[in-house]
Amino acid sequence: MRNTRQRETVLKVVNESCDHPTAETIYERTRLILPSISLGTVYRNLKQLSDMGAIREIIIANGSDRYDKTVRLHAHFSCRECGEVFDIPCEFTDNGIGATICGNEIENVEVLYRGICNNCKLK
Amino acid sequence: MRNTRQRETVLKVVNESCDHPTAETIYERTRLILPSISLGTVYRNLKQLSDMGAIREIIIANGSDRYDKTVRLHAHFSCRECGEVFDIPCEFTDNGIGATICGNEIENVEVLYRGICNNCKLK
DNA sequence: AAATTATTAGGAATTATTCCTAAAAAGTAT
DNA sequence: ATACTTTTTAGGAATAATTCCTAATAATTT
Repeated sequence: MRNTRQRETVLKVVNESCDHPTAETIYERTRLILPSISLGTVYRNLKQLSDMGAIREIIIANGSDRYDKTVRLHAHFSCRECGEVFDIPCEFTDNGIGATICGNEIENVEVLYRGICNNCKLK
Repeated sequence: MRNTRQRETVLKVVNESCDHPTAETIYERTRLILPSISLGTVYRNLKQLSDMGAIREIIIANGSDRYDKTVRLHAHFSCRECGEVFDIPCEFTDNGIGATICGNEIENVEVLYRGICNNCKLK
């Protein structure tokens, strides 16, 4: 894994994002710093950074994957109205990694709540 | 929602599946009974049946969505080696529907374990 | 049975993502 | 630093899963 400007910038962008941006959004934000970066490079680096545990990939469906600077396991809430994704504190995921469930070896736990977020409910 | 042969057959196929088939697999199984059904119809009916709560859609990513006859909330385990999806009993999801978390109204909870399944570990 | 409305088959379109290739950049050895 | 090797990149093509479109058909209501 080499230390390219592109990879550093993608990581920086994710680390400085306070939301859960999609690859496309990360691409836009990265282009502000590195205008010639390509979308393919963003995808490739997001995958590499996820694989090495530097960032976290969140799979939501009904749209694109999201990325999260917070690697520590925690739950997410996805609003079916606005599509926004929020962090949710969750003790459930804190243990279990490395353990076995029904004979299967756990490497990761994803907890996703779906529903209507507070903002959309008030509207 | 009308009572078509296609919708009934898709539902029957899901209900008689003991695995977690993809839309494509459900399409193949349904064609054994209704050879002229189209893939689009299978997708449309799977979505309608999920929306009305007759079946459950499981979002895994790295591939296609899966469908599950078991509507009651439970966790799933997805093997990164063989791609297989297994049911996992889980008390975590049993309550919470209708409740509010950080102001957001929960309609659904998905718990997905990822890792290596027992079969693949032994190989 | 006729009229109305929903659903279908089939294929085109869309979306998100991955793959491909020659050129450029990064790291290593001289 | 310079030459060499390997990795990464930009840009665009390809792929995969799913949704959308339309005229024809089937289901339901009158």
